[in-house]
Amino acid sequence: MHDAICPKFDKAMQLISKRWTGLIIHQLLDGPKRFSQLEAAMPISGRLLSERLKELEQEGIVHREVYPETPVRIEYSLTTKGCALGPLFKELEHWSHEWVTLDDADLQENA
Amino acid sequence: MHDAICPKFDKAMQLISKRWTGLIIHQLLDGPKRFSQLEAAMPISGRLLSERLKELEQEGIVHREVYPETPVRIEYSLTTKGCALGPLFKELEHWSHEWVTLDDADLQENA
DNA sequence: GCCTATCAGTTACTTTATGTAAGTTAGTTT
DNA sequence: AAACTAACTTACATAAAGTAACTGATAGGC
Repeated sequence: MHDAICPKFDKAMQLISKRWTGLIIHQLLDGPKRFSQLEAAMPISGRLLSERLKELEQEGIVHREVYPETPVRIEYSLTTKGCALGPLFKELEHWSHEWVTLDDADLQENA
Repeated sequence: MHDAICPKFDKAMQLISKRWTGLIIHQLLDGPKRFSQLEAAMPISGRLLSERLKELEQEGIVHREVYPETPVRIEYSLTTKGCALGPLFKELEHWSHEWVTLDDADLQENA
């Protein structure tokens, strides 16, 4: 009844419409980042960042590399599949600059 | 500390990364639709469909038109701002066809 | 008048996801 | 051995989403 939708598109939508995944990928499009850098770059908690990174790793979008230095360094980067999302985020950036208007409530959040 | 992100982009991200909004807009890119058509087109409940449509109307993305026929007909369509999201969804479609692979779990959902 | 049907929702209630804060592990420095 | 660091975990509270039954306006049939 309600599944004339392409399952691949549907899965892609579920992926990016999950809270934080979009912002995490957007951050990583800028280059590899460590856990603490991602945590500092947006108001996400360690718990969810950890959860999302695992999910994205499972989906083959994010790569996790362990450098056994001291203290240990772990870098997260985008795979080819992840990088392929670049144009999508460029589009979102473009749309947001052209159409999004900020109201009082939005400005409060960044106070 | 964690808000070097453009607030407009941030708001756009919040919008499309809210559950169902993406699919609703994608449906409406196809042309105006009634409440019951949207409800039938995806596995969303009336409660959330109603909530999301109100939010999207407030954001100026969706337009609600009442036709006082009998029984009443109400059509939801995209505004110019909403239509401007077309290319973004084209990108997502493109990426999903190129990169998304379906595993057992995904196939179960459509059973 | 009364019962039934349609469309577009709404209400009440349950389950799942997210937010918050404190704790853990492994190695290092003091 | 106490304290510090990075990268997580765990436990618990709150918010969002899911489910199903119900409402209101209007019309048609009996």
